[in-house]
Amino acid sequence: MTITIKDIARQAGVAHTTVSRALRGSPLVAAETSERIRQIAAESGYRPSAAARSLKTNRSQVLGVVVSSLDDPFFSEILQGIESVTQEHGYSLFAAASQHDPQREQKIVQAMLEHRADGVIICSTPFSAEQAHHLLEYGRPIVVVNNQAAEEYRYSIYHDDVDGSQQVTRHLIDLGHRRIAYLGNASSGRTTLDRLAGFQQAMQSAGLPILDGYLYQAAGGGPADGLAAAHHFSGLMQSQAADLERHSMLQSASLLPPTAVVCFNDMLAIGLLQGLSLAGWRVPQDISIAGFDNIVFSAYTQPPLTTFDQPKRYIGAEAARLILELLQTPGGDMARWEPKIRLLRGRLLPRASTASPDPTLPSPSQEQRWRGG
Amino acid sequence: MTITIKDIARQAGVAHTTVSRALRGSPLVAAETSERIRQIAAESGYRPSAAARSLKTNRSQVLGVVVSSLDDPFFSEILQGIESVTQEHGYSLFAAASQHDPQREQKIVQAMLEHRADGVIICSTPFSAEQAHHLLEYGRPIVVVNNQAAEEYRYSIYHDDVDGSQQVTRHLIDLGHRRIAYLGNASSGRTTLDRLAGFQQAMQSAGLPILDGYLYQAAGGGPADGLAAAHHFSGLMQSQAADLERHSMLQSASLLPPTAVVCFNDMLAIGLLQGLSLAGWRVPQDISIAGFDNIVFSAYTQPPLTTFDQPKRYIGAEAARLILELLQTPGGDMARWEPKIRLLRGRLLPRASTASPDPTLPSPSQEQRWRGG
DNA sequence: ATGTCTATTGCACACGTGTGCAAAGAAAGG
DNA sequence: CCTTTCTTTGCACACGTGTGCAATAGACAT
Repeated sequence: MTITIKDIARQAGVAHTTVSRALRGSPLVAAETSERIRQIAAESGYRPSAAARSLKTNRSQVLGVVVSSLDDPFFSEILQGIESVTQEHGYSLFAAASQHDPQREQKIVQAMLEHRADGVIICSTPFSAEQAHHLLEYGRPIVVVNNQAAEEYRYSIYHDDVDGSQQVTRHLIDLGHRRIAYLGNASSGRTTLDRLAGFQQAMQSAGLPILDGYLYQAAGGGPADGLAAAHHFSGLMQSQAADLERHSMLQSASLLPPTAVVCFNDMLAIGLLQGLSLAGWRVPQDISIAGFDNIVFSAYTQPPLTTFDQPKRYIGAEAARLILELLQTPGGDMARWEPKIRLLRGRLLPRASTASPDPTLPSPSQEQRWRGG
Repeated sequence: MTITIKDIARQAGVAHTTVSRALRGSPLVAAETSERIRQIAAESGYRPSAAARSLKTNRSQVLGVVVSSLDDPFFSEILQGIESVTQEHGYSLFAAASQHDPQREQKIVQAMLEHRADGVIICSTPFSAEQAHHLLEYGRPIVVVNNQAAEEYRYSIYHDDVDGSQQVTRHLIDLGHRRIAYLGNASSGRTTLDRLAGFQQAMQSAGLPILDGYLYQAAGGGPADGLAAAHHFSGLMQSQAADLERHSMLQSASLLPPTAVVCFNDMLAIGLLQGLSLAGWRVPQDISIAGFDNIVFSAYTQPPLTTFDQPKRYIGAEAARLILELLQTPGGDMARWEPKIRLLRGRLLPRASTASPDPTLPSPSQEQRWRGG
């Protein structure tokens, strides 16, 4: 049925071992013989069995990628970056989505171990340490991308989210905003913390307080979550606007609506933008909104979204290159390889969703009267 | 190093073949023995070698998926649908992006053949018949999703794009539109043709002409292509508006701007929406825009996009189920299996980007004076 | 001619798993 | 007690490939 090197050997009148050598390009076989064998192999449509080779060489030429969801526009772009590099180097890609489900995670790791993937790239933000341990125990190198616990892994590529989040926040501050809120995503592990930290640090170093209710954590990181969060901010703005009106007669302003919102990512920002627009708020006139990641669609909202351009494809490509490099190093004890952590930085991408706050709104000089968060 | 059934056999005091049987759940082994073996296997963290098993059984438990791009929001959702089903059934997924590049396609097919993927799902719209032939020749069943030449393949899942496109067009006609343009995507094979055909049929059966310049094919199917196409339609509208003004004094209107545009997909529509908005046109007051696919972000544009909801995840899941079903059937001659083509239908999703045309625009009674396309 | 070296090839075995067949033991039936 | 049948286990071999080692033959020097 399927033809093997033995078939070719028979046809060429040599031993199958000579065929094996010829096709692998070994110098141990005469040029003439080699040529003849290659000829026959090509004509017969011979396809070497990866299984047999893998069994013998302990190399599967397969890399695993774990991602939380395959249809996440952020991860899928990273995935594409990984794929383009691995394909170029003759490795195949094993893609699996954990869906934030420990049981699926477990099955994925099991499958990758059984297939003896040469290495695994983990993009899934929350990934159980236990499963990772299983992989390492089996000698499979792991490269982690933007993970919650980059320090726990020896090899990782990650984006400096703290810096990025700071830049975004500072951008708003530079525009003149003083009352800036933050819309987070509770379920993204390390990234959750880093971006929030960046926001808080930028606010603090500018001497700005984070007011009550200005920190809101959505349950997920999709546009629907952003839309839902709009209710929170919208309510906040309305009640505070009402408060403001009431109190303005008393020359006091203990509650004020935010003039800008920094979002955990673009998808949340897009949902929020939609929600606030529906509620009648104008962006950026009434409120500025900034996202993070620069997913493709962030450029096509109305108004286009100010965001932080994370080099997603490049991050994926770097992760792939790193793991390929690890596979080059002459085996030995994996634990003795030196750790390698690569920190990448993106750039701020100011677009039309952020602008200076309306000067007719309460002036910054009143700041000290607001309640701190 | 890595532990095998022989190690377990030694520890259990049996032959490795008994271990093999026990772990595979063969009834040929005593319950007690079986239990003991499973115990040891679990404790020792034994992972069966997929390579060895594949070699022996001719089953790799691997399915291949070819897609044109992994970060396409449409395909990645289908991919997620596929993955969720295959994972549930213990199959692993080999994902690869062809990028419309024949050479990559060739490498992908090569890799999948070498890994002896049990079956392949092709979502990449343009896929070389030659490569497909290689797969079939090797006995690998192929299931095709929304492909250009569904009839050429024995197994396919596809969406009734003709019907969908008709529905979208009719929706606009029902709203009162008479001058409707079409923004296509030249590079999507079968889908390109079907959606255009649906548009044309709906127009024809309503007795409406397709005017000169109203059919525009973009080079690709991304938002950037839609944005670029906006120049075309915007120019069309301006020049025609100018023409209209000139001619209105003569009570004639040989050239009129479209009041609606049907787009090949949501991404083009989103780009077009952006472009026309930038050019100062209001949607849907000045012009209605409809997309196709119902990608996540189509709900978050301003205004939200009227589109056709294609059940992407379901399509992917069905494709996976179909190929798994094929793998169940007792081998034999693949050519004798009966073909199976599954046609799915989505539903129209009217949103705010389409509305009745402005009644102050030229009335439908003037239709017969327009130049036909 | 003999010995040495090199180039080329084949043999034997291994990788980890699964299966047909025989063997051994136990149970059942006479 | 013997024969038959069933249950349980082991042996031998196969899947397709790669590699250490020996074998052969030719080239070259002595």
